[in-house]
Amino acid sequence: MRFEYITSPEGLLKVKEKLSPEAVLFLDTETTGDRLRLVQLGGQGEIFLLDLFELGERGVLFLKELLSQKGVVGHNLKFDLKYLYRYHIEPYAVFDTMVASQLLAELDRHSLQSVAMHYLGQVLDKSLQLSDWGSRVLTKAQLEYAALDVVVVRDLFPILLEKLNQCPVREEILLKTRTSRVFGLQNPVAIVEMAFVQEVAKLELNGLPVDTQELESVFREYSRKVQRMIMDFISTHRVDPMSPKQLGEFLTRRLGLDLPKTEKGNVSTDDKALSEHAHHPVVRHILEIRASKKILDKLEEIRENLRGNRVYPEFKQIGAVTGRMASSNPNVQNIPKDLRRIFKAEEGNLFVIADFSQIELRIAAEYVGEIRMIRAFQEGRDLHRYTASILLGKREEDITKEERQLAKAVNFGLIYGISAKGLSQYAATYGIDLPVEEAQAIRERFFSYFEGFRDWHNRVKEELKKTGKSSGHTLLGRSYVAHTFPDAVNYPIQGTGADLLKLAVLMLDAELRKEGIPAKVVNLVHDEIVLECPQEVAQEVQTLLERAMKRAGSIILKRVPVEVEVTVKERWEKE
DNA sequence: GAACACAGCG
DNA sequence: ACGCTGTGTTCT
Repeated sequence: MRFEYITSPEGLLKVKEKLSPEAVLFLDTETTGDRLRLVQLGGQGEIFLLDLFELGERGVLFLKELLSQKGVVGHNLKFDLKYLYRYHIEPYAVFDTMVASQLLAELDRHSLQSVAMHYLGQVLDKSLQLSDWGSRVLTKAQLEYAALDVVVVRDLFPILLEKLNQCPVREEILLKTRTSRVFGLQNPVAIVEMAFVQEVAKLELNGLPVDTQELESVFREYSRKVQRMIMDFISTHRVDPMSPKQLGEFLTRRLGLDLPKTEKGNVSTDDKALSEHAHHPVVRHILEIRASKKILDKLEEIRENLRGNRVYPEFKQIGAVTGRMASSNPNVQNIPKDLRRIFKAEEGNLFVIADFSQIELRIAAEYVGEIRMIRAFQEGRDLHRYTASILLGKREEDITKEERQLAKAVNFGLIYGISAKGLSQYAATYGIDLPVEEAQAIRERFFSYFEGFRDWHNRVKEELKKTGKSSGHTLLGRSYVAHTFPDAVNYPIQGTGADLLKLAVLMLDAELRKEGIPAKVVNLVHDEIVLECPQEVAQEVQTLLERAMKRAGSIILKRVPVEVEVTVKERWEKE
């Protein structure tokens, strides 16, 4: 392995000469935790280690210029990009070997160590990863370690690229982008996910603004409230209301309530079990404590993660097997609806908030080719009302609110392969009494009308019975393997939803750049996009966002139209 | 430290 | 039912 340690402007000249002809560079960085120390770069030849402590501003300007026209390959590039973006260094395109490995799904872990072992049979020593990268003089061992990671990534790249390109793709979806051209990548899902790495890096840097005054006042209110309620409960009943075990014992033995059992044989005290006894004053007390406690927990989670008046959540790009993202520290994808108002755009800014309407149902209709449902969407029908009229044999205009609600449960439930028993229970949570026999009748009626779903479910069941698994692809070509029926009917739908959201964000970013509009993506919640921008451009951003989401929709769904709801607000809330 | 129960979101 | 994360309790 040949490498050269670069600390002077003369050294940069050499780097320029050697790397200029390369279209693709392999990159890694070493940081002190808050500052960028080393940027390791290589093409097909030797590796250059650029010491930014020594090179200073000249090093930054050099990298900015060089990388702005290169495809950059690295492992877990989100990490490196977050540092580079701080210096306004932005590669032309990126290819992440970690994301590649995740998409190929041959492994459970995707550290560079695991990936190198699996695809190269190479043992990688990471013991110097957390060594002191801040000291004035770096050791020979540190420099060798730094250069080696780049070599490993370079060796991995052609193997992973080849494997991704061998995955089957939907012919009609051909994405021609920077990513596909620079790296010769043809797999649409990989093209989207690689470009999306840059979006996740920016999302994490942007953070989400909080109305800290409001947060504090709501926090104080709930702290006092919860503390008082729990103290009250313990002193009157001598039982900790936060302990499901004590609570189950107490409610059955002392109050004589009849509660169902959990899987492990404990007394169930969850919301569903307790709501059967909501008339009981003690049960009501418990439910009130729980409701307030959960809000308090969420407020604490936000408070602990505040930096200034923003939180900076982490996002896992592929957080679920379906391709959905996941968020943590704080998790901003499960903020209770009525608490979202504590997120407030900075002074002079506004949020532009958009979500895809009934997206999973639209995807399911397209995915299985269910012609009647596709037609209903094309005609712009209210799908839940439409289904209700089919199931109950009534005219659409005669459908009551409750009946529409039931149909919503059926439509939603079918995606999960609901059983009659499940439907009956599900209806109960909507306050609808639906005996299992009636649920069975409704289920049969649904499947005899929407034959596409019946056939699809039958095919999946058959495949599971024969092979023990069901594998396939989302509409963008993301592959999945399921081993149970509910997973098998869920993964392609949820996964296509993930495809769609990611593609929409990429298309939006392209538009915003072209127009030079300063809008930031500050949150992504499965079917929802939240932007923050100066109030002067909010109207324009609203238009661009809606257009981008619909265009993404029309690329992935060819027959079912995609509809989007967009609002402009000071706070994160619905109208 | 792992497993479970619970509850929030989509 | 499907997919997540966070908190707290209880078990090993």
